[in-house]
Amino acid sequence: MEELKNYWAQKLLASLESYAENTGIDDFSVNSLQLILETPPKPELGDIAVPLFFAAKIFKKSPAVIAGELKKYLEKGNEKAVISVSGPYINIKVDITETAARVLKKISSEGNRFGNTGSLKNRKIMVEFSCPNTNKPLHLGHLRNDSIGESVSRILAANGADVRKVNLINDRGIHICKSMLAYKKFGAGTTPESEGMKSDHFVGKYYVRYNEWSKEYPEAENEARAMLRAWEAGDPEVTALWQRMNRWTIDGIKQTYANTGIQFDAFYFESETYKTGKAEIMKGLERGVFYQEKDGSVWADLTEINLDKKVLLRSDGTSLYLTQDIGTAIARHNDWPFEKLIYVVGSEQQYHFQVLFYILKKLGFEWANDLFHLSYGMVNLPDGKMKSREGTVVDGDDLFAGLKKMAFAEIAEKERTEKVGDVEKTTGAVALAALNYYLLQVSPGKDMIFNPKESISFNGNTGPYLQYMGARISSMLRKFDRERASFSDAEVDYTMLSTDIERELVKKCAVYPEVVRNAGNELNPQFITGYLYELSKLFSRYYHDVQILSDTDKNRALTRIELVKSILQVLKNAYYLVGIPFLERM
RNA sequence: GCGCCUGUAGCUCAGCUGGAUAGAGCGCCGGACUUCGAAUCCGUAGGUCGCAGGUUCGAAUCCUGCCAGGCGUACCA
Repeated sequence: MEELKNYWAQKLLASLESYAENTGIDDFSVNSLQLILETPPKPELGDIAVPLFFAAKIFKKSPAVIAGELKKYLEKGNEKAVISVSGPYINIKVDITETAARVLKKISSEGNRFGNTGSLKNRKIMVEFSCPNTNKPLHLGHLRNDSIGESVSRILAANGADVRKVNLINDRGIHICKSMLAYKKFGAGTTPESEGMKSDHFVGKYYVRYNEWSKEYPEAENEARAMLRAWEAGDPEVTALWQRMNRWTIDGIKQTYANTGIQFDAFYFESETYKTGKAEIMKGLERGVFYQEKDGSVWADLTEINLDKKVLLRSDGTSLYLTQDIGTAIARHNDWPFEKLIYVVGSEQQYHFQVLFYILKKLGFEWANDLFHLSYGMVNLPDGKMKSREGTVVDGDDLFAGLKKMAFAEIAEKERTEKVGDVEKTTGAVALAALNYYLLQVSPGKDMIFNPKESISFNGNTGPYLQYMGARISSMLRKFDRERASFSDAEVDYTMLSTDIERELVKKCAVYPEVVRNAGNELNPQFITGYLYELSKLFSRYYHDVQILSDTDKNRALTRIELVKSILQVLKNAYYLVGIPFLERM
C-alpha cells in the first residue's frame, strides 16, 4: 500500500510539473511534505486521495479548479486507474488486480514474517516490565503491565529490533519486611503446602495481616524497619526467612506468567542491584553531585530543574527505591549496552522516572538520554476503584480463573465441548484473548475500566470475537481440503477479485506492515488491536455474504480461497503481537 | 499550592504528524439461519467533540484561559 502511494506521489509530481509549465508558472517547486496522499473517507471514492489545498497559492486558483485541470495530466499514461475529482480532492482508484496478485503472493511466501519491517533493524532495545514485589501476588494492574510489556516487545521485534525483555524483582525493602514480620509473628510454621494455597497468595495473606496488625500496634513500623536494617546487615535468620518467602512468591508468580503467556530474557533482583546503587551514590557524594545532611542522609538537589530535593539514602544508611533503580540501570547497561531502555511502569511513577533519569545524567552516564518511561494508566473495575489498602484489589489469578469459567459456560451452552477437543486448553486460550485484547484496546496512557463480562463476550469488539474469525476461516479451509479433488483443474486468477469488499480486504492486508511499523514507533499495541478488529469485521461480512466454496466458477472459488488464506495469515501474525492465541476450533 | 495526565453518543473506547457529512462496540429498537460454524451479519435512533477565546482557507486535533476528574508532590514502592 505504501509503495502504491509512493508510486502515485511520483506520478503526481510529474503531472504538477507539466501543469505548471503549461500554465506559465516559472518558480514551481513542490516538496514531498506538501504533497500528502491520504485515504478517502469512503471506499467508493477511491483508494488514494490527494488534497490540493497547498497548490492554491502556487497556481493562484482554487483547489477545486486545480483538481479539475490536473486530472487530465494525471490520466495520461495511467489508463488502468480511475481518476476522479471531488471538490478540492483528486481521488485515485487503482487497478486492484495487480495489487492483489502482489500482496497475496507476498503473504503466502513470507508466512508468519509478513508484516515484519526493518524500521528498527538491529536496534538493541531493552524492555522492562512486570516488576512484581515479593510480598503479594499479581493484581489486575500487573496484568495490564504484562500485556503492554509483552506486546510492545513483540511489536518492536517485528520491526527488526533486537529486544531483551527484563523483569526486575522487587525483593527487598520495607514492604517485603512487613510480610516477613507478620509471617514470623502469626505464621506458626505453616507453609503454602500445609495450607493448600498457591504460594504467592500464601505470602500475600501475611502482607494483609501486617496492615491489619499495624493499625492496632503502632510499634509495628519500627519493628519492620529494624528488620530491614538486619536484612541489609546480612543477619542469617532474617536472610533465611527472606529467601524462603521470596521463593514462595516468585514460584507462584511464575505460574501466573506461564498461564498468561508472559516470558522474560533476564531477571534482575533488587536485592543484588541495590548495592551498586549505594556505591554509585557514595561516588557521586564524593564528587559533589549529591550532598549529605547532618543526620547522615544523602540527597540530590533537583531544584535546578524545578523539581524537589530527593533522598537517596536514609539516615540509617539503608537504601530506597530510587537508590536501587540507579544501581539496576547501571548494571543493565553494563550487561547489555542497550540503545534504548523502555520502562513499562504505571503513570503514578512519572515523577520518579524524571528524577531517576536526571540523576543518572548528573552522574555522567550519557546513555541516560536513551531511557524512556512508557507509562500506563490505572485499571479499575466497573463497580469501583481498586485500592490495596481497602482490600478491593482484583487478584490476577482470580480474574483469569473467572474468565475461564465464563468461557467454559459459553462453550458448554453452545454444546461444543466435544468439538473443541481440549476444553481446558481452549477455555484458557479464550480467556487470554479476552484479557489481552481488552487491555490492549485502550491506549496505554489512559486510565481504563476493565469489564470482565464484556471482555469475554463472544460478540462485539472483543478478543474472542477475533479468535472466532480465525476459527471460522480454519473451518472453511478444512472443508476446502476435503473437497480439494473438485478443484484439480482450477487456476488462480486475480482478476476474479473484483467486488468492493474483496478490494477492501486486499487493501487491508496490504496495509498491515505499515500498521506494525506505526505501532512500533508509537509503542502502542492499540494500533494492532484496532487493525485486527477492522480486518475481522470486513472478513465476517465477506464470508456471510459470499458463498465461496460452492461457487460454480471453480477458478473464482480457488482465487477467493487464496484471499481467505492470506487473511488468516495476517490475522495470526497480528494475534501474536497482542497475545491472542490462535484456535483452529473454539 | 505546584507538576503531569485525562475530558468525544446512556456506558466502554477509536479518531495517525490539523483536512471531505466525527467513528466503533455494548445497550435500545427492527430485520436475516434448508447455506463454509447465527459465538454471526444487516439496518434505525443517539454527539453544542468539558466551556470560552485564539491561530488557520480549514481545528476533536495546535496555542491560551477557565471548569471537572485522576495521579504525583514520603527517610513507601
